[in-house]
Amino acid sequence: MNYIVQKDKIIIYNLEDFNAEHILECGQIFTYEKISENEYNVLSKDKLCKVQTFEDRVELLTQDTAYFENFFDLKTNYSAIKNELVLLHQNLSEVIEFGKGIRILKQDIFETVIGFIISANNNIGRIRNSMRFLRENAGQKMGNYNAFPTLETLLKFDEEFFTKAGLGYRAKQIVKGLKDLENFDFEASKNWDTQLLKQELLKVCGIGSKVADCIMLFGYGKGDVFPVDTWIEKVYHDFFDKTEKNREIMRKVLVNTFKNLSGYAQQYLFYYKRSFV
DNA sequence: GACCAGGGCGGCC
DNA sequence: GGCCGCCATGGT
Repeated sequence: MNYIVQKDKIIIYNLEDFNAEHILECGQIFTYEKISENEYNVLSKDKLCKVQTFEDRVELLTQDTAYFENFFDLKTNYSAIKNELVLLHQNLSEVIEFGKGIRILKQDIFETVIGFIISANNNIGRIRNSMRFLRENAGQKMGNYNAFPTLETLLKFDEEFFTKAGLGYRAKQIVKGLKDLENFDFEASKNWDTQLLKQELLKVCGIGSKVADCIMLFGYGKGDVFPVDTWIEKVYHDFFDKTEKNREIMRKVLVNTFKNLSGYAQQYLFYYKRSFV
């Protein structure tokens, strides 16, 4: 990756592997705002990063360059990943070309947990609205924006608050889920392998197989997971088996096909399918 | 007015 | 263990 880090700015010159629209609108993150055609605000925890796209470069403007250098996964070679993926399945070439600027973000784990609990049987627009509501009504003020609330803060709110946030029937779930998270060792979990991590995540109310896979991919950076949602189900019917209806079976076949690059393959496929219908 | 959205839970067998 | 109906809400 060709980029330089300055005091409060990162400048990226390799636009083949970095496209702000691909990265932010591919469904992995719910906490960003589009400011104009070439500008996004990306929010993570208590931090803000402006993403400005120019003809020959992208500039990341932030007070915490180290945090967002990791957040945007700038040290990973996505050209190499894409070259490997096209060898694993014949349809990946066209799919990757469409979303070639995607990168898998390394998001805050707690924020990812909350976002994907809300995501169940929901759509991305409504998820973003709910996450914005939580930030603006429970998060600490940081000047001209709010931080995402901590677990300790969200534990103080009741079901009615989450209903107002637009969670619908998930309001009851998340109140229980937050209590479950009190017993979840976030620090230690970073060292767990995929199998143990999933087993522990599944103990939290609101987290099932697919949501756990998303948390492991977008929060923990696990490559050997393949979240299967309604869009991936459509892809599976197009590219693998038209009649399969069991998502767990799809997940196993897909992980077996893409191995430790499963998460990347999933994201290119998701973005492609959701864009074209 | 049915169908869909980055599914999960609880009850039933 | 697997299967199935139900679950709020807003947009087509």
